[in-house]
Amino acid sequence: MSRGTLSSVRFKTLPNSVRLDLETFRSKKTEDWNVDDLIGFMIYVAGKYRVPFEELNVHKFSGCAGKFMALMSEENFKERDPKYGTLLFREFRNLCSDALPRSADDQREAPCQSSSPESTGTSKTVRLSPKEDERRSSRSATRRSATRTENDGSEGKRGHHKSGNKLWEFIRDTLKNPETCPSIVRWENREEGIFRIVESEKMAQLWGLKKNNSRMTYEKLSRAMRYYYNSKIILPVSGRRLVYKFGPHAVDWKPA
DNA sequence: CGGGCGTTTCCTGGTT
DNA sequence: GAACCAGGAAACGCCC
Repeated sequence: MSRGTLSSVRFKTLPNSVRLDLETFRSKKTEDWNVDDLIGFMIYVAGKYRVPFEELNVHKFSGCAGKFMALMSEENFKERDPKYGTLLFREFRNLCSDALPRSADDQREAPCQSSSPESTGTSKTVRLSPKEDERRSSRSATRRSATRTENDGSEGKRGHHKSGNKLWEFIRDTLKNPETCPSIVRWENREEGIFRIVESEKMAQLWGLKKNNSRMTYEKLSRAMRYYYNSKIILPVSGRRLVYKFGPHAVDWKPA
């Protein structure tokens, strides 16, 4: 009923005189959302709850469209918008009811073949934030201002190592998290610290999520992992693809 | 400002 | 041919 303010408007005209369709997000799978769909969604939420659109930290989500966003937890939303993160998270999850795991063994990803998470800048996709897209030369001001939130207890399930932001720590944490453990990474031999990355690209997206970098790929993540060989924090396992093990210099991964 | 660490990005080449 | 694995190089962001 009465959808006041913004939601009654179908299009929004941006400063640069670009017209943005605010309704397309409704007809697409959330995984296929581009930046415009994301904005349309946020405008919708703002209207629904009578919140001034300007109060939503839209810019903090600009690089999260597509599958990237589908991997975000409530905490991830709150990191980007402390005030309305939870609300946005709930509304978002409502829209992807037909997918998304609420726990471990997730599902088979359906037949979507979007080649690239966001910026599948096919045709008429308008850009709201030019920055996030011109990558290369100006990876400039990727505002990473809301990244010091690792003490919100979100990870503190059991044990409370200061869990830094290092890659190997991130991997260790995903092995402890039932949201990711059997499905995206799993133990091959818990006692010896041998684990296997099951969903390589998802693992990479998750890592990118943590580092606020939507361009992360398994190729790049694995390169970073190879740098650990020397320091013996992580080591490769014979000829087993996607299988690694924690080395003598990795801590806090052992059973108990 | 400078240096170092921990990646990130790119790339060539080899393997499964 | 796709998806991985190995590393070298160079560029970056951040911290001290």
